[in-house]
Amino acid sequence: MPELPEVEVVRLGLAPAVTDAIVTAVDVYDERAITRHDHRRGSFADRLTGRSMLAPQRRGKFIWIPLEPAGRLAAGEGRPDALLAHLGMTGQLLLRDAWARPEDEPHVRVRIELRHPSHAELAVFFRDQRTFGSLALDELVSTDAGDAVPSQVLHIARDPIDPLFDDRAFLASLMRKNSAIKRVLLDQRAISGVGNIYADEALWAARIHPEQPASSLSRAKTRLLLDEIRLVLGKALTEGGTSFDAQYVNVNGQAGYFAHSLNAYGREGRPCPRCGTPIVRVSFMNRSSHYCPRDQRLR
DNA sequence: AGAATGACCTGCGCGC
DNA sequence: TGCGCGCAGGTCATTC
Repeated sequence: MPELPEVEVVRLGLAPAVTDAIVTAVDVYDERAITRHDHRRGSFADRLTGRSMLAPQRRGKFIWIPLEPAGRLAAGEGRPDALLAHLGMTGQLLLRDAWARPEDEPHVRVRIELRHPSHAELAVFFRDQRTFGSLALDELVSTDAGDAVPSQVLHIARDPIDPLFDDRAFLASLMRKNSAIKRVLLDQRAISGVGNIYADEALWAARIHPEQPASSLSRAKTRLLLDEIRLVLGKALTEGGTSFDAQYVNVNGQAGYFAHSLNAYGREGRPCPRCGTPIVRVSFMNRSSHYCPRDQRLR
């Protein structure tokens, strides 16, 4: 579920709690919660326990906490790595008191206990109803630009609020793709962080039909679309993300407010806020697209 | 290379 | 009340 704004809210909430913390215990209650972990390099819990955390990072919908190099004295053990998380559709990272019991709430798949130099002991609970999300320990790999990302994130494009996102290259790539524009927006190799909600919202704002071939858009239209993507992501972030139910919450369990600001997504049959025409919902890529049939014409 | 499909899961609301 | 169906913020592997 969570898209860039929701994941960023989680990252910001984790930062003060986990940065400089030491992992004192790791409990995995459901192995499906660590399907991204490569067991050939050692068990998730064993490798994480005792490690020291640095400031959490994010690219698109992936979030990771780099770890202080472990066993610097042990030859071959010093490769930089990170605790990687993808929330999938229903994953949550929640801060809990150290004494809180995982069995007292549903779907707690992993518990990570932390000791911190400047605040009380606490635990991070990874909750996930549908188990599409996953944690892993993953090796950090340097990019061409000099930053480091987990190996599983290498194929993910930079997101549009990354200072190193290349606007010109992205706009040029749109010109070369004959795929439907929404398909391109959802392809995390082209631009990351945009999911079904914000794709529909940005396309509504830019008055582009979701199935319009990317290459058929004018330069001005693609420019407008990128601007609208940034606007909607930024606004959602300041409002704490989009929550329809209890599935998306921040690290303290609180919902975001952006659902009240949606113009197209989830508004089938309700009037377009711009022109009053009922919003339609169509099936596309095994999910739903919402758009205004009057403002967003296929050309 | 791009497109289509299915797999991975649980839970909710709806109509019957 | 209970059952089956469709639907849900995502990613990845496999096929054509």
